[in-house]
Amino acid sequence: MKEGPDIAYIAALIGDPARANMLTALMNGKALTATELAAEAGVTLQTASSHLAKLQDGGLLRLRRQGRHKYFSLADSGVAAVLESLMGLAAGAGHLRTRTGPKDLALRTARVCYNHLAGDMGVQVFESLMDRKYLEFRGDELCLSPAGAAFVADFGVDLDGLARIRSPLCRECLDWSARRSHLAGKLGRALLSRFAGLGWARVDKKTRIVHFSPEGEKGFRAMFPVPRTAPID
Amino acid sequence: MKEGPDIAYIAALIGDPARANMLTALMNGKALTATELAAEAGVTLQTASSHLAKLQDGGLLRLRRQGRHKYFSLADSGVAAVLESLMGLAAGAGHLRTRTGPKDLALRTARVCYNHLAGDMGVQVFESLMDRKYLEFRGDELCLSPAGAAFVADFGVDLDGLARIRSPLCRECLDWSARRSHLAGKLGRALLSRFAGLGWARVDKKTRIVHFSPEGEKGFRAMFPVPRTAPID
DNA sequence: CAAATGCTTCGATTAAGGTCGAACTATGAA
DNA sequence: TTCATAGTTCGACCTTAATCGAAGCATTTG
Repeated sequence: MKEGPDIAYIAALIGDPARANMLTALMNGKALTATELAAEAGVTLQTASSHLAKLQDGGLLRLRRQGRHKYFSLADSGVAAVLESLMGLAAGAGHLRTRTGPKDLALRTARVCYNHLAGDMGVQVFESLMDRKYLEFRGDELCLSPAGAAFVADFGVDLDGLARIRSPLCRECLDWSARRSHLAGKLGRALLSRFAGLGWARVDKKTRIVHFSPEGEKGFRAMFPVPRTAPID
Repeated sequence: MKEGPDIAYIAALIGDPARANMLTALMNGKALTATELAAEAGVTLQTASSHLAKLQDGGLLRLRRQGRHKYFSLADSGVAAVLESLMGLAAGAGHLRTRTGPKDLALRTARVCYNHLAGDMGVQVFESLMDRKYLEFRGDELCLSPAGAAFVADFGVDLDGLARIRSPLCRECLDWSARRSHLAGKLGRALLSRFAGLGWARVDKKTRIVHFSPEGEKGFRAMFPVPRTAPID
């Protein structure tokens, strides 16, 4: 019999409530210190220290030292993808930790997932781009078409700059609130930062909610219209 | 303070080595019995039973009862997606375990399941009858249509005799080699016995293999042609 | 009917690991 | 230097749950 596969090891790491809280807190893409993460998880500092060491050993966290601080962040977007899909499963099975509230609605509408836009508006970006054939699948890979490249360049995204970073340009990420995909990868990140740069939206780092201004919402609707016919799920 | 889905609960379910083994064994889409899953996980049957109950409570597994067997399969593609992304994270060694079902090709082709025909040829009977609307679902129940009754009567099955026995005439039975359904119930039993009566096939009681004669195979293909388009699973 | 098979429940044991108090190290500031 | 802050290590407690033997159901077979 094979030894316990690594999948159990990783899942067990996420499976502790305190660690799961820490990881969820890091889903906004920002790095947090050990003390901050201890507060997020609701445990003492020494307990948090032990958890963080385990998460780092498991390769789920990346560490940056700055003076006497230790800043932790998710190791990569793959970790974020796992967390996001886990949220989808848990939400679908009805395992919500708290009742739904107004904050929940805002989270469902627009939130930060790692470093890109998620929620209904994130899904809308993805589907709008897919509908116009700006994004397309080539085999398993999600690609930006020439027309799509022109579109995002015109929108103000520096594609040449992105090309220098060696990680996937476009990636699909499963949304836990809507059960559709939204756009992740370098392009997803660039689009969110462009929304911020245009003054369309600002990110509440605490709650992960993305607040759109009235003008921002208007511009967003113009640039990313919903497809006429809703795609079959 | 905490909002969002309870990912720790789901992750902890996957985080136990025995359960992770079971889930990975189900990744090929086939349904397995509790006993088979116990062997996959390397635990005793009673331990497996406890694990399976937990996985089912967590909404990760779907159950189909089949006589005294319980066939478990992944609840939906979302579960598979989580498992796959977890495997991606556990980057190291690509543990791709391909556990096959029946060891013998003959068993996979045609065998006795209780008292009716199973294996590829059993599936073929079922799908051929469904395709011609000889069998149809009314709600959850599988029924023989009037045209179907005429067909099987013409084939030499004594339907009046079957009507006297008080058990379902048609039943769906999950095939353990193909993941499709084949025909069980009184009609399934009657068809197999008709095959034997016609000299088309004989049953090896020891191995459960059903051996078709060349003429039998020819007649079988004529009576139960494969549907032109394979049904989507 | 009795025997066999597939699975569940009960109970006791045992191992793992999450938790925090207290003491310790390391960095930075006055 | 001394003090303060950030984080780690140690040790002890304690909850959780994984495990299997044995007995109990449920279904099918003969």
